[in-house]
Amino acid sequence: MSAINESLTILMNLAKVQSIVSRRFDRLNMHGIGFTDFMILYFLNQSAGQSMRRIDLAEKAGITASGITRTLLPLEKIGLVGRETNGRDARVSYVILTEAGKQLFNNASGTANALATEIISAENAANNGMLFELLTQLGGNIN
Amino acid sequence: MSAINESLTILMNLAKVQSIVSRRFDRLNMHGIGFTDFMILYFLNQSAGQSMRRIDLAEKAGITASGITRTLLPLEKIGLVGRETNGRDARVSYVILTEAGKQLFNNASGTANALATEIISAENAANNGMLFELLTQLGGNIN
DNA sequence: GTATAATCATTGACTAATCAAGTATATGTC
DNA sequence: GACATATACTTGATTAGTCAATGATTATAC
Repeated sequence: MSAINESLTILMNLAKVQSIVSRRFDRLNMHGIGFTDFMILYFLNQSAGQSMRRIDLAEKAGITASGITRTLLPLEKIGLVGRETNGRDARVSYVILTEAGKQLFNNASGTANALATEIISAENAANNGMLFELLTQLGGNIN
Repeated sequence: MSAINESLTILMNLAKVQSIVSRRFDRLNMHGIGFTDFMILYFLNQSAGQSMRRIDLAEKAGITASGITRTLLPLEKIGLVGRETNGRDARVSYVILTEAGKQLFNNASGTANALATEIISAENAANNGMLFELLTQLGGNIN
């Protein structure tokens, strides 16, 4: 009884680490946006035409369809992202990265990189490569 | 510009994976409790005397002091944990695992183990060991 | 021993998400 | 071409936490 296997221990550690990390990021109050917001700007910036379907953004960030609606609302309000419809499919609405959003992302990424490096010490670069691989395996490639 | 380093990529992947994993666990509606609740019962069960200070529980789970207050409230209400004061230090209040809490934990751990194993395929046990090590390094030992 | 600082826990106000249900549109089947 | 099913997105109600402030107690410094 109460025999917790290694997989479950890993997932509990994952939960703990993520909780600590996201709190540290949100505490930065990185240019007024949170970590999830930052990820969204990142995905948009990476994408062709700086534009993605809302559902694809949600999938990439690991949140739900309703989650993306709720998350984008304030970003739209402050003008970091815009909205565009699809002529072929009226169900779809694209999210586009505005110039302001792009600029904020470029500024914020410096701060974010620095904190990430502080958290994941660069000492053990080999291990980091492995960690990256494993998380990618679990979550699908994020790039 | 927009040069995201490996550390930050790792943290974004971490966020995504954790989001997906916790949603899967919560969706189980594991005997009426969520994943954080499960972790708390686990820590209590592990501890000497099935009893811990609230602040230590919070630290171990990676949440804040107010978070533990809020999380424990419903668990107390349904009788999975109880409360005890410390004669020597009136600031402290201990959380104790009740018999009901112990029983529920024992039942839930089967379900949780199974899902964890499903998520983290046992195929690559060596990698899992590494992942465990790395997360432990990042979050402090969870055992 | 008194003042100051630190620790433990809680509360009010808030945010970031969830799910379940609903709306609108598109696609496949017959 | 009508009907059933699937997809994209939004909304209402709810939950799980956060932070900042506060209360209560204990420890430290002088």
